[in-house]
Amino acid sequence: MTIEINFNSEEAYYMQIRNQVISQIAYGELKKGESLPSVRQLAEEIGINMHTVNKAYSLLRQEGYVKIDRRRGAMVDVEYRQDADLKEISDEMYLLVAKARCKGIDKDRVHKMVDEHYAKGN
Amino acid sequence: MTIEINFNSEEAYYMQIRNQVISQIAYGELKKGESLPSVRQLAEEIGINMHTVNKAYSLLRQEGYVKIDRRRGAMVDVEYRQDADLKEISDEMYLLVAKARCKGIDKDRVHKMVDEHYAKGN
DNA sequence: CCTGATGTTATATTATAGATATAACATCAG
DNA sequence: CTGATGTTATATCTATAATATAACATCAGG
Repeated sequence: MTIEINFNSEEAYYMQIRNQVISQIAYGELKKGESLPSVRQLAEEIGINMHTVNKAYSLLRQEGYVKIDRRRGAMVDVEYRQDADLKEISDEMYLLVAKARCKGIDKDRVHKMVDEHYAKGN
Repeated sequence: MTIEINFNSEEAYYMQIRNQVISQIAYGELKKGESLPSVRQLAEEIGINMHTVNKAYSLLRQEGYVKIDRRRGAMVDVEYRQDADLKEISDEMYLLVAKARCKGIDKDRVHKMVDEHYAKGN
């Protein structure tokens, strides 16, 4: 697994890790059942603190993307929560569509964006 | 204009204000050319500090949603930056689609979400 | 020419979150 | 027993969010 931290970004390191893991699961670079590096391993590899990686992994578990075993570490195991997941994504989409509407981006253009992202990988 | 702050939310006050203004512009509750309350007015109305409101307004200006006149205050005036706006929204959509794909939400379901949000107001 | 309301700037303080640094602990495969 | 795992606990440092005062430049309107 490859994680790259942008140290100049305003986005928190643990969020960058979390987002990249989600992206890699979605686009097939991380497969179901596959193990993530240990918190210590990944921390050293990217040159940050263990606790920061741990925070990312804990969040991923809490959000239902991985399962964590006390000694085998974290592995990809997406938990489906149809109602909660749909609501969360719809809520985020609400603001995104609001921005688009303000900026004069029409529905078809947004559909095209969605299609492009669905066309990738996997 | 009505702004409601959720004081228990983890989301910063100034971001709540910014998001609600964007939403209201998008869905027609705030019309082009319409004035926002002064920073002092709105701050007192919702019971927070002037500087917090000012931060929200400044961000909205920086992002191209309002124009600020030194003494008439802020008014809705959306600036279109086709390239930058499209890229920003597409980037956000990327992660949103990644989440959806992980959670088994298919493309049609996402399209439906978009349509629902486009169907509202205005 | 004043008055008052506007956004703006400056400084200081407090609280919280992000990140780091050590250290120790429980677990259990090998 | 050993070693690697995630976990928990402190402590420290920095940056951000929010508040609190105060002052400033601007200028419409009386």
